[in-house]
Amino acid sequence: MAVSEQFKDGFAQLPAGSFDKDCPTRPVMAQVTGRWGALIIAALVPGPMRFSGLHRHIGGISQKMLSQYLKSVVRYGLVERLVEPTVPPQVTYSLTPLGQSLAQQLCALLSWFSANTPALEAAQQRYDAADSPAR
Amino acid sequence: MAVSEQFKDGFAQLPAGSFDKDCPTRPVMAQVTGRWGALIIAALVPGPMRFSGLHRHIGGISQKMLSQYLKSVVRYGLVERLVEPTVPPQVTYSLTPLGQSLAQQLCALLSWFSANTPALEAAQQRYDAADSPAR
DNA sequence: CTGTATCCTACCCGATACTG
DNA sequence: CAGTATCGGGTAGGATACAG
Repeated sequence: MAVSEQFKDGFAQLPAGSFDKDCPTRPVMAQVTGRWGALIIAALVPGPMRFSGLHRHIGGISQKMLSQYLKSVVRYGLVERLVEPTVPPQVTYSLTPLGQSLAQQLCALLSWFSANTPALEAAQQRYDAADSPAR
Repeated sequence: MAVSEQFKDGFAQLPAGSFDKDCPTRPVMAQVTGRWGALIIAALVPGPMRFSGLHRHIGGISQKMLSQYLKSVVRYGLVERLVEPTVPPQVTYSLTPLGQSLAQQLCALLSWFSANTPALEAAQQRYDAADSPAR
């Protein structure tokens, strides 16, 4: 396997091919790490949810974006779309096994951001204060 | 701490505030999970690197974007910028402790994508074949 | 070598209105 | 309820040229 092996301890195998301009994961990454991708996946972790539920749960997202991102993640096999033939129609979204395994990574990332928000904000203030007061 | 507690096993504490429209981590997330953020952080994991090194290492990135993203991650305290007063000037970028801790999450994510590329591609083909042949 | 400045294009995304 | 269609603004991002 073409994976770098001389990395420091604690860092398992790293991308390697991820830096390739034509790496096929680039488009998927772009979607999942896009503005709403991670939040949608994360929102489905506790359990399946309906369209309107997601719309309510994820603050600030528009119907258009929700619909668009959902289509993507369904296409990638991360989320399953289940239509109940009732009237009015009910559509339930849930994580596939693949999606759940990704969700673990995403949750870890979101948790990291939550936990380190203070440090990040402090760094910004330090930077802005020290450097460009005039700009 | 305002963290949901009724989650399935295997999923530690999840965002909670991450779904808030005004969550302060949103802008940081947008940058770090932007198109180049993760790749830049990941590229610095093996060790410090110069501007030109990063430019060569990360396929497809332009000088403008590299410069712009670097400024962001430095501002967030994730990366340190070290200028050697030589001529021509040499600028070395390296991960701060904060950046290294983030890098672990990011590497895990990149690794996940590398490992699951086949599954993702298969899902796409299945989706495209089953659904919209005419489009 | 390490950037910055400028121009320009594409598309991300939101608001609104409409369909089934 | 669960979307799609359309319009339009803002900005991400690339190419090029230039500066320190």
